[in-house]
Amino acid sequence: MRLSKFFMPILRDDPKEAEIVSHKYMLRAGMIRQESAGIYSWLPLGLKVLKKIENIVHEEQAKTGANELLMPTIQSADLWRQSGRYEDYGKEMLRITDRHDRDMLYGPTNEEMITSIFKSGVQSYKDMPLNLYHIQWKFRDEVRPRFGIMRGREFLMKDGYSFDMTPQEGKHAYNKMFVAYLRTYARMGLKAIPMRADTGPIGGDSSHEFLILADTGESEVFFDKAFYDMDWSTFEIDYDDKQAVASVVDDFTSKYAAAEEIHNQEEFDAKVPKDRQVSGRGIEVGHIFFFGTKYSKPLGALVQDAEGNQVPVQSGSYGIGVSRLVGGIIEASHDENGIIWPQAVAPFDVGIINLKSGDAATDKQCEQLYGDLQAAGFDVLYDDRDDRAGAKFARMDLIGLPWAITVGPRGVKSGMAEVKNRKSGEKTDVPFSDVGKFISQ
RNA sequence: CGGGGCGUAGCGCAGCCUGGCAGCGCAUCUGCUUUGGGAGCAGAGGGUCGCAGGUUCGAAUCCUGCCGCCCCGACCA
Repeated sequence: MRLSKFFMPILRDDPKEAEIVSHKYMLRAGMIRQESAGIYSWLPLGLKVLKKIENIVHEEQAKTGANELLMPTIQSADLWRQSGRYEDYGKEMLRITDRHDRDMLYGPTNEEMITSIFKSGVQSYKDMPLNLYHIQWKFRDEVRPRFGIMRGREFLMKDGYSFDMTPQEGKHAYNKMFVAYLRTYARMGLKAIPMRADTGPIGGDSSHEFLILADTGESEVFFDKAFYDMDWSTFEIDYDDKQAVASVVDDFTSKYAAAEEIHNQEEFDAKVPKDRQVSGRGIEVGHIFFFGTKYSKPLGALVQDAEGNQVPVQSGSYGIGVSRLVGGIIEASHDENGIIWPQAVAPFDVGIINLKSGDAATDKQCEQLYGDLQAAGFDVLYDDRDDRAGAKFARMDLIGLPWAITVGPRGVKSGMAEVKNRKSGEKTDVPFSDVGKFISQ
């Protein structure tokens, strides 16, 4: 993409409403635009990141055998009246009336609908187990939306639901998601620590929240330093191997980690030596629950087992805050000059800075490099605008692409591009023909 | 929901108290000079001063009502 043709409205000053770094940088880099309290438009740069995150979620879900579907944002109130939650949900639910005076709502979650879909499609144990998920916009009419997309009213969420015949199988489904979530976050360059969570009003047997550490996190967290030394990204796993999956879960859950609501200092002291106790602030980017039959019984989600009995299914639900992750990643990875995108979620792989647009030799060299890198499979943002060097460097740092390649008359003469690693800040002179190879390493 | 604050050009703000041509910086456009970390000079464009009503010869400014937004707290994925 040529910057001259890319809609990326950069702001030089911090918008006054932005308090935390991710909100500031997202507005300044032209990733989002606020439309209303807690409601945002996603501009091209922001949307590219959002899509990258979605893709990683899809890929990791696919490995577990989960099925993607797509449910509507608007739901009928009838469905919610049946579960009794229409009244219970309160003012957080946005209620709408259609032209026929029917009560509708903008879905804050999809348990009712997915259960209805499940019931209409599955009657036998032969169709089990099943995991259905989608990535869809949700609306919860928060009392006080804030921090940009971190606590918006409209937000993009992956929500998945598992259905199994026995508690053991249900627990395995839960464990699979536990591991899949670890892998999903790890691919985004995040260490999302699974913390035992309060099941709260939802109830159920088992629940974990995944929190990434950042000073601006909304909750205080306490955990064992040992998490820092764990293997977060490399484990390959056979999801059908119940033992292997369970042992990864055990490995993580055996170490102390809790958010403040559930934190118990006595237990913390008993399980973790003082010098390994760590506390900090965290951002919740995922939450998983295993319910057993808590919902399937009242909702009548029954299937026939091999003996012909109607039995309630074992269910669980699994959520990832997809849009929140965009902000969460920025909170976890930035410096005073801007965002530092982890490779896997960067809006572009690499940026080319033409230091002297209009200079025939420099333009030609940039065009050549731009074409070569694209041919090599890189998604390239080519800054071909006629701005001063300083402005271009500042802009490239702000949007935080992993690599920035500077091409100027000096380099054209010597045959070298200056390749800068955004994260380390390290600059290396590389012959133009070797740039692709260099940044692949 | 309680408390505090703010709505004036794309962004950041001044002007309001004490009514009298709607301004400044950045950004944008044109020209010239520049060009390896947010250039200089000269010029230009861009506004229902959040909305509605009132007071007044005259309202961004005073009064009333409404709307929107932000921050702190409580609450919450």
